[in-house]
Amino acid sequence: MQTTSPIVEKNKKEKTASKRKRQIFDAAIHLFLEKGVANTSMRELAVAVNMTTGGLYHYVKSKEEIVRMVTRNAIYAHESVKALRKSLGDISPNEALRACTKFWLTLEKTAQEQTIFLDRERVHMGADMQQVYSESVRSLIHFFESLLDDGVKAGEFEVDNVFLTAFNIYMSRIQFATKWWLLQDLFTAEEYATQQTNAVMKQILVDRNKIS
Amino acid sequence: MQTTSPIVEKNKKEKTASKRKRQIFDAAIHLFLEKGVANTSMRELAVAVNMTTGGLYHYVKSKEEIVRMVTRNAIYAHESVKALRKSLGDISPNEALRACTKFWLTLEKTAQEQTIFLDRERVHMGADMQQVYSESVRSLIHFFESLLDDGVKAGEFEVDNVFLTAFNIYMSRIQFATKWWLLQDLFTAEEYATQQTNAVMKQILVDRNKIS
DNA sequence: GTCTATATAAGGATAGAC
DNA sequence: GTCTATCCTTATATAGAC
Repeated sequence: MQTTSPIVEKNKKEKTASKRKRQIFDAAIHLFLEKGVANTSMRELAVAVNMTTGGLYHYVKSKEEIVRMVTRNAIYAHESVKALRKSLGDISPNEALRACTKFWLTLEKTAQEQTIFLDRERVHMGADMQQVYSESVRSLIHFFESLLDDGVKAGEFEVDNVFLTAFNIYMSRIQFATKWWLLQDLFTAEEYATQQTNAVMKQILVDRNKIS
Repeated sequence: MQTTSPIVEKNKKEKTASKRKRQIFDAAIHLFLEKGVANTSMRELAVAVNMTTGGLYHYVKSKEEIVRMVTRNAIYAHESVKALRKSLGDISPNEALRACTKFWLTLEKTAQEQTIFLDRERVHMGADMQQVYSESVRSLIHFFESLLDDGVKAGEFEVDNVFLTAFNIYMSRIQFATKWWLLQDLFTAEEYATQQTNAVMKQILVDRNKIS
């Protein structure tokens, strides 16, 4: 006769527990996006995951904790762009910038929703999270600046204002996420990314034949 | 002996009443911006104008009414750009686009705050106001499209994607307003407007010598 | 026209049964 | 681990005194 060991038991519970937490997390992002953080109640969130508030509080400490979770997670999108650059290794500044810009502009839908969340709900974050968020934004813009600098040094780019150009690349994505309601009838995410990327490259490339 | 006529009396009251309402309106914009609509209570708003909630409700019917007032007012900023174009009369497409872009990018601070409000608090508007807002945005973008078209026809501009360029002009301002916390140490509003305007013109002008 | 007091509703969070 | 019941706080909005 076989009995399940206590450790396996514990792991099992932890697995379903983290599954539940994940479920709550996903539902929270969805509701926060649709109605805003302040307009989403814990009761609603509980209903969305087929629980009652009492049950919900078994998994999360407070509403604020959820906001923190979502915020932290959203910031990973920023890091993934830098990770891509590293994985690409030794390529030309032209190709590097194009690849990273395109990647940043086509991050999948979940990440897109998180971008909106960050951008819009800054006012509902605690002071500490606002700080973390700001740093993350600055860091990503700085990353694009360095890509631009590389190209300038290599003689491939000609850029009037490096910061502003980097800022605009960063913002192209935010624009798409926050103005989705306006753009969805006109572009797919893919088309938007392609065209904005081209617009950027056209602005800075010394040799315009390299656009393709 | 002179007595004030009833009509003068009435006008006087209406004047102070509308002054009060204006005061409430200004305070509301300020608070909504800083803390978001949902996080701003009528009590707070009352305190901000040195009243109690009871007094406040003498002037406004509901919180929703205030949001509607602010929304409607914010939309005037869009109209003022079109009005400028008309007032300029018969000038070259190049000059017209430059003037309107610059104007749109430098609208004074109050209008700037209202832009943030609209962009961020869309989720707190009623369905009807969301509709009005969307229309107004589309209309302004369309206005920039027509300016671009004029230039293309006149052979002054060369534009790959007219809508996207118009959209980016529109968004340059929203960017500045919503990312003010990021940009304020780097640009004055004036500098930002100048540089973004130049970036746009550089992208589309056939004859680049016409930039400055 | 402004205040105090209060009705009424909703939200976050907890205690304790099962 | 989930539910019911409930506490406490805060919010919108109104009634009526002054």
